[in-house]
Amino acid sequence: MKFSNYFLPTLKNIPADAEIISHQLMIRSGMIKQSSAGIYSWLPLGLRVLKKIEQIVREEQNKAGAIEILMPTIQSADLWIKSGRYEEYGKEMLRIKDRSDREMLYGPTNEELITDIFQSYINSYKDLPKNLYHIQWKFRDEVRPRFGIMRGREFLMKDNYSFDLTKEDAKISYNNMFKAYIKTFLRMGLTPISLRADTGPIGGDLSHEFQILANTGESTLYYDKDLESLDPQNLNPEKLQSYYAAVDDHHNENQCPISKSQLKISKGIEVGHIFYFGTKYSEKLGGYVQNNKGNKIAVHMGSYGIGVSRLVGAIIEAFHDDKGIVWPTQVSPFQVSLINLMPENNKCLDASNKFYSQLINHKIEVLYDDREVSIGKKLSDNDLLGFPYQIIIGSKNLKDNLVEIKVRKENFIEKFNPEDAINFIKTQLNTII
RNA sequence: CGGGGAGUAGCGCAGUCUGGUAGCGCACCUGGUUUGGGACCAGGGGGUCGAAGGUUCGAAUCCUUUCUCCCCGACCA
Repeated sequence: MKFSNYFLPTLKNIPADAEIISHQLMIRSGMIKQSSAGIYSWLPLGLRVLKKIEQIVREEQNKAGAIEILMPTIQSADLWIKSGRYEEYGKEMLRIKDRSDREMLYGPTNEELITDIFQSYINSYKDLPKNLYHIQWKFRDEVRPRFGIMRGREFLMKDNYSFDLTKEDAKISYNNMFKAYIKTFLRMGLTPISLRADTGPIGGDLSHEFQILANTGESTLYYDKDLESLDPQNLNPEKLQSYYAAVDDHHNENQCPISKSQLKISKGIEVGHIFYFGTKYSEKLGGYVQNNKGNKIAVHMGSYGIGVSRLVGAIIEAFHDDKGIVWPTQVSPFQVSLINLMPENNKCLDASNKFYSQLINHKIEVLYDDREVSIGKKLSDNDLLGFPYQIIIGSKNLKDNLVEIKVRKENFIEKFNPEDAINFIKTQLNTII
């Protein structure tokens, strides 16, 4: 993509409405535009990140055996009245009436709908287990939306629902998802910390929340430092759940089971939550199957959420510096910035154009900054955008047949001849999972 | 929902107290000069001052009502 053809409005001034760093950077890098409180439009660059995160989540769900569906955003109130949550959910639920005066709502979550789908088609224990998910926009009319995209009223969430015959089976599904979650966050370059959680309004008796480490996070976490170096190839959910991890409210220095040298303290942001809630919804909404003796049994359910849009902000909170965003390669909107410092210089132009087609041929995602703006503007914009690699082309180095590569994360700059530059980038990108 | 703050050009702000032709920086347009870290010079365009009502010869400024947004707290993916 050529910058001059793209729609990427970068901003020098920090918008007054944005308080936290990820919100500021998302606006300054032209990722989002606020539409009203807690509701945002996604501009091209932001959308690319959102889609990448969504895709990683999807792939890991599929690998774990979950099956993708898509349920509507607007739901009828009927099922919610049945489950008792039409009252219970309160003002956070956005209620709408259609033209026939039927009560509708913009779904804040989907337990009711999924159970209804389940009960329509699944009647036998032979069809279990099942695990269905979708990635869909939700709306919760928060009292106070804040932190930009991280706590919007409208947000994109992956949520899935498992159905099992017994509690024991449900536990297997639960642990399966637990593992998938850890893998998902690791793939995004994040450090996930799982904590046993209060079950809250969803209800149930087993629940974990997943936080990712970020210096600017809201919660303070106390955890076993082994959790910082997990091997994605070799994850044991039971073992992971046995590690010590607690938010500050629950942490007690005197009762902490691990040694001080093993204990780490850091800030975190919640990005996922999983629940086992037994037969709460299946009983109310008819989620029954027959077992091998012909008895009707309410299925054991779990639900599992990942805040996809929140992750965009959370990742920026985890990865930025004073110049801008520092994207992990896996979710970066583009992999490479190709920066032509002097577009009016024919040699630079030729070299840049050549790089551009080579990168495209190698299927490397490149944003080619071909704009006629000052050098400083160009370099600082690209630092702000924060793609992992920058290929910088200028006349001085080109005289010696050299270009610069800047690794954004390390702020490391090295000169290469053009062939080696491409190879270097290729090698670097191939080492990413 | 309790407490606090803010709405003036695309963005950031001054002007409001003390009423008298709406300003600055960035961005944008034109021309020129520059060219390895947010360039310089000259010229230019862009505003029903959030909205409605009122006071006044005259309102961004005073009064009333209202809408919106942000921050702190209680609550959450």
